[in-house]
Amino acid sequence: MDNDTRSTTTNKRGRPLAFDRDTALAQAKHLFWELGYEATSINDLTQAMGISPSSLYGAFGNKANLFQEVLQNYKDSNPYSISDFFESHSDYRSAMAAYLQHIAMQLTQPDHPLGCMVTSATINCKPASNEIAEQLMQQRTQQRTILQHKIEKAIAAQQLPAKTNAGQLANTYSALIHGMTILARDGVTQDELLQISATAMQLWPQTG
Amino acid sequence: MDNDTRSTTTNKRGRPLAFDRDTALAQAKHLFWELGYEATSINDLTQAMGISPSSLYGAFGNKANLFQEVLQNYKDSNPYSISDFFESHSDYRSAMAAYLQHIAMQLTQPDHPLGCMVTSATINCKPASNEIAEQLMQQRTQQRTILQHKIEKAIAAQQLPAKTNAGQLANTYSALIHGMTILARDGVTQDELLQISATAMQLWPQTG
DNA sequence: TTATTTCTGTAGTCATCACTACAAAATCAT
DNA sequence: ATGATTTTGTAGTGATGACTACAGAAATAA
Repeated sequence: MDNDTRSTTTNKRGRPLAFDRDTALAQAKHLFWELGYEATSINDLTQAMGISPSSLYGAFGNKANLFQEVLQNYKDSNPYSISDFFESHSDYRSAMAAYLQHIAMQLTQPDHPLGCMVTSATINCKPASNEIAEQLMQQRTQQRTILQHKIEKAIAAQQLPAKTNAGQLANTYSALIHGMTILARDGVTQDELLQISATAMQLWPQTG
Repeated sequence: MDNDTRSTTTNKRGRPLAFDRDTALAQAKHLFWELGYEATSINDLTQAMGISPSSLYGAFGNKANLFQEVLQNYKDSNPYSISDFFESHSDYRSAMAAYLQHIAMQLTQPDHPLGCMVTSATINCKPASNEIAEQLMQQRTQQRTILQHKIEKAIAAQQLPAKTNAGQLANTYSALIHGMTILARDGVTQDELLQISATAMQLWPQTG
């Protein structure tokens, strides 16, 4: 077997890193989240991370690669996914309500930038960054598909009318969720977003 | 009275413009709409408009000013506003439905970029462009307020229950509309957006 | 100690950014 | 014609973009 993988914590050869990698990554995430991928410059990043360009490139490769790590960290650090809610609630309706509530909370947490980074980080970018923009687009599409699957399961469990159009309903909730990111960034408060989440449950079809 | 205003069409002194100003503006609008404010470079613009930098600056001042003209043109060239729908429909419910339908159509018209420029042009930008970003934010806030006023009028006309929370409902529809811009840019089709518009009418409270 | 490995700081690379100086060209007024 | 006015093309400006070369510093391994 190849022994090429770098040990994550106990590599002792050579000069040690003069900064905490996770802390630096968190600071990079904060910037990318707030300004987006292209509007965040290497200079901004080195300032915020408190390291020099050579350290940044030594530790993270390049800007695109740093963003990949930030994105992974972003997804990992979000404690709840759609599936978590649909697994921890007995009925699908309350799972959806809890999920929407959770999103309203998350989009307006005071300890990080407003809105969802996956939704907002690559809205405006040049063709040169198309790869990253498409990656985030696929993330959004995937989330939409997952939501659709949950709705399909709710139909199968007879918790939604058989005639319910799962794709249509998933698209509508997805639009609402993406729009909440815009509103959060525009300064709409957490309470108001929670109201939107509550209102959105009017979209959930009645059974019988 | 000062005679300082430039005559729009019949100014004959000096060398005439070698390009059609409106056509050039339309091409600039296309680019800003597609890429956003900062991701669109002067070089991109001169290429698309078919003019040299000196011509661009001579005719439009600077990038920020060109965007102002593009924004004004964008607003003017949209044939229907919220108010148009609420004035041309006898009942508020069908006005709202028609408005949402119109938006789904507009966001996916094949003759211009996808989505709404006001929503998407300044999502990612550096602090240096804060003025323009805030201007677009105010546009969005204003649209939200207008929608709220229409809903309040619907309540006053007893076409919505008296207990209806106008702000909450306007926020919910606004989120949905902004989210539709994201979905449109992600490749969701016009038919699917129209389905979302139809589904969204489930949010309109029943009277009585 | 000496060699090896890895990181850091400085100072640079070249490309692109918004923008401009300037002279020639094209029109009108006289 | 001549001059006044405005636009045009060319060729720049300085600032900033992502990124790197390289020498020295800091650790381990022998």
